[in-house]
Amino acid sequence: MADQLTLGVAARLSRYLQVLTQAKKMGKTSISSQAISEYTNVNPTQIRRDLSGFGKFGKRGVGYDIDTLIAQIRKILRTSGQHNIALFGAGNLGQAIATSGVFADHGFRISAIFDVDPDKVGQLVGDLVVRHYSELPHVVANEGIMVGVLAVPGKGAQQVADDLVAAGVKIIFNYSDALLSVPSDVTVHTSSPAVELLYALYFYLT
Amino acid sequence: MADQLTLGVAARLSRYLQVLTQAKKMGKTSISSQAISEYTNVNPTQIRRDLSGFGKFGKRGVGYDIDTLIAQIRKILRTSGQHNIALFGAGNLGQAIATSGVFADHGFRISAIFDVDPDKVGQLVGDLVVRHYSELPHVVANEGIMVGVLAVPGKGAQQVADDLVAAGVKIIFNYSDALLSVPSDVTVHTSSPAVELLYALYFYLT
DNA sequence: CGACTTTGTGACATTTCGATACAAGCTACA
DNA sequence: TGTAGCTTGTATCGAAATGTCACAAAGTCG
Repeated sequence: MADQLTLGVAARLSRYLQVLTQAKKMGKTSISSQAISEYTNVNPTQIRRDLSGFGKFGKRGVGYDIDTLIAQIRKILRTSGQHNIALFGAGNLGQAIATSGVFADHGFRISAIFDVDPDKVGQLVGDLVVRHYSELPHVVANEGIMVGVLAVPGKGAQQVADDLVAAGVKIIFNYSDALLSVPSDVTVHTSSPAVELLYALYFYLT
Repeated sequence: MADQLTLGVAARLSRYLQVLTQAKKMGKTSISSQAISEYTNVNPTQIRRDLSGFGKFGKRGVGYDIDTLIAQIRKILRTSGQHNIALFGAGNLGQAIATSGVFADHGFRISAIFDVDPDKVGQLVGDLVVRHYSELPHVVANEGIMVGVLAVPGKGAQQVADDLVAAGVKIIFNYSDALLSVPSDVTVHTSSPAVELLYALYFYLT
């Protein structure tokens, strides 16, 4: 017990969390390690071992209570509670993100949406008014923004990243196709659906 | 050499591919294992070993030619050439995907876009006309669709998945928040930005 | 030519993962 | 009540993957 939380374990826990959240949406209240395994391609024994390292969350003969397990995993990952994020770009992608609820389900609150296009500034997206990009430093400081999400064209991405770094944001989630240069204490995660798809394709071919 | 291509190696190669594609877009023509390492958090030695298992692609003192390496990795992953995909849902997310070029960069051609909303059917998204969902079986058969991309609300996702499976599609890329049930010979990849973000957050906290 | 960079590769310790096995605990149902 | 059937929690063992150090070979640059 009290195993070390390695990056590998953390990665798997995140994937369990995804399945658990989806299963909850479908009305399920408990789930077995076997069932999680089918959706994640992780060995059931491995799943149980990952979890039992931090406590006894399951009920024998039944499985895991979904609500409890979600709460426990988020506690283990130290990502409980609300996190404020700022979204850059109010185009199709930005609007899709803002209205999807996919972040809200995991404790991320979109606190602000920025754009530079005068036609978009002032418009309503979801329940937020699009702000002008120049308000970035002010908003980050006042609203405790922890994460910047970039849904902007590749050309402008580095500029936004630089400004976010200057404002003290340490986590950037990049949907653009730009390669971002940031100081080493800043974490950049680039979302790359096509690459994931290539991997899925390889996975299928195997 | 001629190492085995394990899933772990394939996953890393996919990530190298992402960085290479981005670097190419930024005008670079060659890159070192050290540089790739900085963007992927993979050990430079590991990168060189992953690559050297399949041939000698680099030049000592210089690094790897980006175009060559992209072609080689795609050959290794057996994902060279064009793959036709069908997109479901012409909402914000669907439009974002269709117009972003993110799939085109990796050899995926969006061959058709479907929706059920009469207001959207017939409209132009990118350079494709949105078709009615009922054309699915016909289009899949005639255009050699290999992958279905689901940008639909969670409620409708399972139905689309079922119809895709019935039409013979074996790879489904799921942007919805539904848990999809499919036969075991079908690969489902669910994109989950919020979960990736949670993992990035944990990564940062470490 | 000489300094410097970077690949390709070997060797080895460490960590991680997969597979198997099984007792203990829970449910369901007769 | 009692028995059959699941599922968890956990141990153990071997196989596989990974990190680290080291270094020769091959290229660039002044």
